[in-house]
Amino acid sequence: MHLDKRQKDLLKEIVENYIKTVKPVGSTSLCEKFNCSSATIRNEMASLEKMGLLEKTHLSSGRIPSEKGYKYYVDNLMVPKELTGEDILKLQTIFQNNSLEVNDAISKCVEIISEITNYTSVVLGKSSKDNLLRQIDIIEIDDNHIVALVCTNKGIVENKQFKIPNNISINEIIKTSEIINKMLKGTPIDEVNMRLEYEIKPEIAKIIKQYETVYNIFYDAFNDFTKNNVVFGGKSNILKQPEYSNNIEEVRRLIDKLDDEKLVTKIEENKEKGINIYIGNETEFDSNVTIIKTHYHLNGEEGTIAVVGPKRMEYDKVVGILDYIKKQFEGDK
Amino acid sequence: MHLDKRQKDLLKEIVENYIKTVKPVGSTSLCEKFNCSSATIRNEMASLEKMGLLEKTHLSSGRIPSEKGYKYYVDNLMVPKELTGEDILKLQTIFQNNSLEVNDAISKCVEIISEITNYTSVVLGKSSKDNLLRQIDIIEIDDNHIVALVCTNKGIVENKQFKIPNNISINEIIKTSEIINKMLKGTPIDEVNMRLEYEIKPEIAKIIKQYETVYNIFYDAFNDFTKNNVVFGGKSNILKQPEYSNNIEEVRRLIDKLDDEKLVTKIEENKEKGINIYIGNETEFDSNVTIIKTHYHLNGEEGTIAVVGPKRMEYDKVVGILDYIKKQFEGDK
DNA sequence: ATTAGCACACTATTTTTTCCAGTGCTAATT
DNA sequence: AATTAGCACTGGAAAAAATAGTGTGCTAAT
Repeated sequence: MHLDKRQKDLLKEIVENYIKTVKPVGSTSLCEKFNCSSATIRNEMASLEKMGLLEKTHLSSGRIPSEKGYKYYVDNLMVPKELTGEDILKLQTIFQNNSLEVNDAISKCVEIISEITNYTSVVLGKSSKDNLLRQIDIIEIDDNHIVALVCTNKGIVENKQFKIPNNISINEIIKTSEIINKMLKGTPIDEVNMRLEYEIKPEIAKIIKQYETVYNIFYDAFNDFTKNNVVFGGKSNILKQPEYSNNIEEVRRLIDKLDDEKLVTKIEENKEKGINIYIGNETEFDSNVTIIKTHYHLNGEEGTIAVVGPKRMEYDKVVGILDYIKKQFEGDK
Repeated sequence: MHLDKRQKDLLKEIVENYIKTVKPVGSTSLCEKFNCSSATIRNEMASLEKMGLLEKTHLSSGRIPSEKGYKYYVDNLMVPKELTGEDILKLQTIFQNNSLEVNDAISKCVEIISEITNYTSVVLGKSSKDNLLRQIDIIEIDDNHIVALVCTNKGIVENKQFKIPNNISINEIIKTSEIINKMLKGTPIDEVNMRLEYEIKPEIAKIIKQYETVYNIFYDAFNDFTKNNVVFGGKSNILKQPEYSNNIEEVRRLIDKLDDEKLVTKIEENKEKGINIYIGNETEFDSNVTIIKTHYHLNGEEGTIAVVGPKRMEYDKVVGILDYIKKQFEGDK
């Protein structure tokens, strides 16, 4: 598929125009820009439509970009937008606060991205893969309650409170924690629960009667780690998109999807390099949205930042922002 | 203001009818139930309107309850609804899981409440008042990073990672933590930051040059504690309410309000006994909603569970559920 | 290759019409 | 005194009709 210069310009113009106005673009409105008559534009439009890059909403409407059209646009025509000074200022407040914890920094990022773009954004993070078990501590609260504290070499700490079952003594729990510390220190966090079952369980079975119950407590404590950490920004921004303002059902469908952790986690799959754009059906999330995402590494933690919006997302702006953030992260190393 | 039996029945009928149908209630539809003609009903309606308990949406419409009408209804006419077996079953999964941490249990509660009621619900919790500082630990991650671990006598643990500023040594931080442990152990958590400033700061000023910077690290670590813990359930349920299905602006206004932490925290003020109902302007939150809330104490933690919905909320059902949950909590002590 | 011209398609908006569920009031009835 | 039948009237919702506007595709001319 080959487009000549004018066709490219035309497609670019139509995509950007539609993104801005959310109205099908008619031929007359483009005459001036292209120094030709509407009929000429119409001819070109017709051929772009034949190529599957444009669509009509009805027989005699103006054109809107098709999924393929958006795709062509982002792959060949779009120029990422530079951030405005104002936007940079907003983001600086994060990057300049040096003592901010990585997680906090990222959460703030998402918030600001949503503020700037007016779309919903999300971080999927704390991939625990590179974290190694450092130690597990047991803190006694009272006769019936303990807190299990799990700490990794990278400083991620999880804590979980437990009610001690009647038939278990605190000593048995502490004993077990010591065994775990001795045998599993340095184990990748996501392998701990496996080794817990195959190495620790048999071990404590020798000395503790109710070993199953004790095992379960530790299993739960570690299990929190493998849970994905998901932080949203600007969920209600969906409501700001004009395509939904008359379609509350659609909004609900979308919000429910965003609430479905399993589905959202899918966004993180395929950790490709750079900034990736998935349009409509490519998203595996919802055929009516576009997802722009990038994977980040920062001080040993990694994750994905994604922006979710309508297919007529302001691609250039969003890519510009993610680009900027990515660079800041990498420079920060 | 005194209503006779029939007027009470009529008001109750109208309120419950309107809650169900979201349509103004006309006189004819009630004839059968009251064994009289529509004219009679109209007369009674007129006097209820004169008392300010009913309203019309336009000159010749049926009646809807006024704010005062709802109020009268919940105070005098409503009978809390028993939970269905199905609903009880759902809630049992929480109460029967004994090893569940309080916070987790409450969060689950909120989720289920929203599922059952189709309204938005929220817990405001972890009032740190009764928590006393037990100890603060510093874990070294690498040369530049530490984790500060704050633990209270009730087993609430907060951790916060810090990048160590260049001009500070880890030793200085550890030294400070020891001083804090010695001097402030047993201090109510919400007083710690005050004492930190007046007692610890002068103390470390003697031995640490950059004492301000060190002070700030600890200040931040404790500060997380005083933040309110807010967990929502079913935020998108707002979209299910028919009054909003044609009014996306209103939905956005509401969701934004729910996102405003300051405003939401207001819900917790006035910790009265029992189950409290605030209708419209009484809420201090939004004149178009009703908030039903109750305060809970559970294993030393306390907080507020609230259900937020339209003024035509299913009062009997919501009160029934909160009642049930409250009883379970109290029985669980 | 471009353009003017024209018939035709579809939407959106406004206006008009029609219908209906409701009310309040009065006078009659119980 | 309380209830009811009867009736004129109101406001809104839904359907139908009228109108205007934006756009297309095609043909023939440039």
